[in-house]
Amino acid sequence: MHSPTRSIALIDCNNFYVSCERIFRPDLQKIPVLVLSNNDGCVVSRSNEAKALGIRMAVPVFQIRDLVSQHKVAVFSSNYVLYADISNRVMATLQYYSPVQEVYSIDETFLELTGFTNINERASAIRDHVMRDIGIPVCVGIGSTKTLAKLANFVAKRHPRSKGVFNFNRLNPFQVNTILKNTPVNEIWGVGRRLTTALNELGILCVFQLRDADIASMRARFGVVMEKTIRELRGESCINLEEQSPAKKQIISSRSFGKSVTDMHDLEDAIAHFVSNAAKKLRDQQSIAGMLQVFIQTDRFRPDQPAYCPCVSLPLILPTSSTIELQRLALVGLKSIFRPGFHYKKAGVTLSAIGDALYYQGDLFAMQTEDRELMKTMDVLNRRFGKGTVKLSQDGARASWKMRQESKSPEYTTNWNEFPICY
DNA sequence: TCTCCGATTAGAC
DNA sequence: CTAACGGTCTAATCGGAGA
Repeated sequence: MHSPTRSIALIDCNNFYVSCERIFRPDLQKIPVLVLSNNDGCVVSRSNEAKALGIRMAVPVFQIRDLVSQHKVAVFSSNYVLYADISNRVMATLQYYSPVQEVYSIDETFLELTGFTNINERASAIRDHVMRDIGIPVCVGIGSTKTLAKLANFVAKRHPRSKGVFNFNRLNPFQVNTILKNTPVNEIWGVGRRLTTALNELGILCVFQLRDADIASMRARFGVVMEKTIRELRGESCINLEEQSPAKKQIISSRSFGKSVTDMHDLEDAIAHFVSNAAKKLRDQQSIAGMLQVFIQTDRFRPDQPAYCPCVSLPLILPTSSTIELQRLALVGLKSIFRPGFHYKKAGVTLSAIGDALYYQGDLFAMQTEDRELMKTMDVLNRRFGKGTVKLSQDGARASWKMRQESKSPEYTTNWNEFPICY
């Protein structure tokens, strides 16, 4: 006896950041809209109208300045507080449609729909529900593996006739082949730029050819990931749904500066800020770190200026999650690598050698009790009254290094001071 | 020659 | 007005050091 075909759905929000901005700005519905990366650097989200203008993903904004002004494109700095809040609402709505959910990214979720009847109707209901309650348009792709669900979602997005839902399990083999022949390999999950080039050189241009390639030789040439991808395209599930995300093994907090920084005190302020950011994430997942790295970098796009990108690794004899301890150590590290006279454009910290805090809790020599209590209190206050309510003195007091954010929308849903009121 | 480990690469979003 | 190119994370693989 064989198991029935699985139905895995991938729900993906359309142009997510742009759609978030549009919730509160209905006037932007039919016009081209862009959302930029941190520091207002690159394009990271585009409305369909913006895509139609030929604005490519990840293009630096300064390269499309003329296009933007000519076509009156609406441009936003990224507002992650808003996007995270909207994302949480979407994910919370989706969980009602299946007991098994993997939140894959800020705008994507996998749902196990195996065993439900009327799966396409269920998918349409999901779309309608999210649109009605939250105002975010989504597409649903369904397949017997995660890779096929991803592919189905791509088809749903690209073909308006699908009405936002596409189910591979409803197709006959001929229809499947037709789709796979018309989809270039680079659209497959796990096939990026390098692999696309290599595959094309082998004559593999479309997904159909990849699916029917010889597994043994493809594995020998490209590794296990490729083998899993091919098997998944054939309907053999190799990538599991991960319901709870495992604790991070590495936590990075870094940023490019709005303008270059030369002063040691500005760097200290920035590094202290990055440490408290990273340490907070560490505590949120009940972890402690045994290694701290500090790095500072000059501008990699300025070959005319002297480059200097040092990084120092600082092991902690006693792993900790205390912002106080980590900041102290990070500032020692910064002093050791700082050289005056350079124009620094970016800095950051990495926490690694991450372990379970509970494991160390009984250890007399672990984090000082008073530090632990202080951190707990800080976290509670910041959660209750908003990020940054309580912080250590060196953390982010200076504006000199802050990123450029010239067109950020209000934090409509999370900050009473920015709540939209119509008079 | 083998194994371990840090560094690098490739990919995702 | 000018200058202007993101941030985090994982797994696999590479390559050097030491056994």
